[in-house]
Amino acid sequence: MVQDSIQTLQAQGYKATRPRKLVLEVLEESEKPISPYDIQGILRTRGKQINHVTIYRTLDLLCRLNLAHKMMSGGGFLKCSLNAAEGCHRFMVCQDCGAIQEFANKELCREENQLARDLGFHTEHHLSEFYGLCSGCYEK
Amino acid sequence: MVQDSIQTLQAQGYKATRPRKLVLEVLEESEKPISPYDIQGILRTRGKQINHVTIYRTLDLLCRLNLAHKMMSGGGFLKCSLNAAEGCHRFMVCQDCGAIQEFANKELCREENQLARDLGFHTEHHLSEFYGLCSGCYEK
DNA sequence: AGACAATTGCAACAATGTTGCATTTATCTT
DNA sequence: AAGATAAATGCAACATTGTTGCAATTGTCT
Repeated sequence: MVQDSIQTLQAQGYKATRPRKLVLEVLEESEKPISPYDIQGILRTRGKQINHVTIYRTLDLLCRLNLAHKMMSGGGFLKCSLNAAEGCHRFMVCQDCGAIQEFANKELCREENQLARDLGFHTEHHLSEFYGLCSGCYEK
Repeated sequence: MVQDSIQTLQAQGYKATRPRKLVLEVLEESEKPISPYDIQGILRTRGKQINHVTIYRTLDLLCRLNLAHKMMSGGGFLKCSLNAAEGCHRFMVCQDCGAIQEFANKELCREENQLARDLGFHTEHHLSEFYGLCSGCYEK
């Protein structure tokens, strides 16, 4: 998965640098959004020293390429688990345990874009966040 | 419109204070997302001095009540122009001029929630942001 | 008008994000 | 495999944004 992102980077002419690989690894492992400083902290515990400026720049890049997203809730960053399905990403955020799951649906995506089109808006990509309870937390 | 929000506040047991009214007024006037410090700045030019801590707390409250939202892009705050249609808010963000337009669609909203349900997720409310070009900017 | 709980302002602080520039590194060429 | 070169990193300093506890104030209810 990290490998996929690296390839995307290179395909667009960006270099596969050590800091970028490390940031991608950390994002990959986390199922919850994490902040730039969180990422730096995790890497430090592994003896990998990366400047926070670099992390910011890396995250900016990943977001521009739709490989990661900044969440509305909390503001942390999350690696997209699905490779940009028509530029449409949906995240379900459990308000109890904080777990996040991504899903895609092309049909829905087309409908949404069409609706926007009807209002004169030309959509390039879109993001959705659903807030509620995951199955586990709903049981209680 | 500000009046509606004030009523919602009071209906939930919150007080209709001077700072809250002022913040709502500023949000109401702006069609683009604005930051807490922007709001403070605008108020200051009108001779209204409001502490930034208060503005933060007010925005937190408005977001909790779904009267405003923090946008993913840029992180600014925006007053919802539509009164929470089934807890579903859609914003179209023009990547050229920055204009934002909100729209709602109950049918789509139901479909989305159903899809999430199929995955075991119980949605309480959700937010979408569409990025692209508004009709004006698309012409060019 | 007075009481009471909610809200604000203040001060100090903590976290997060940004810029310019010298140094380093990945990739391409030969 | 070594060198050239453009891109990317690290550093330092700074700027902005967000948070906490507590005393003073204010809106609402009686």
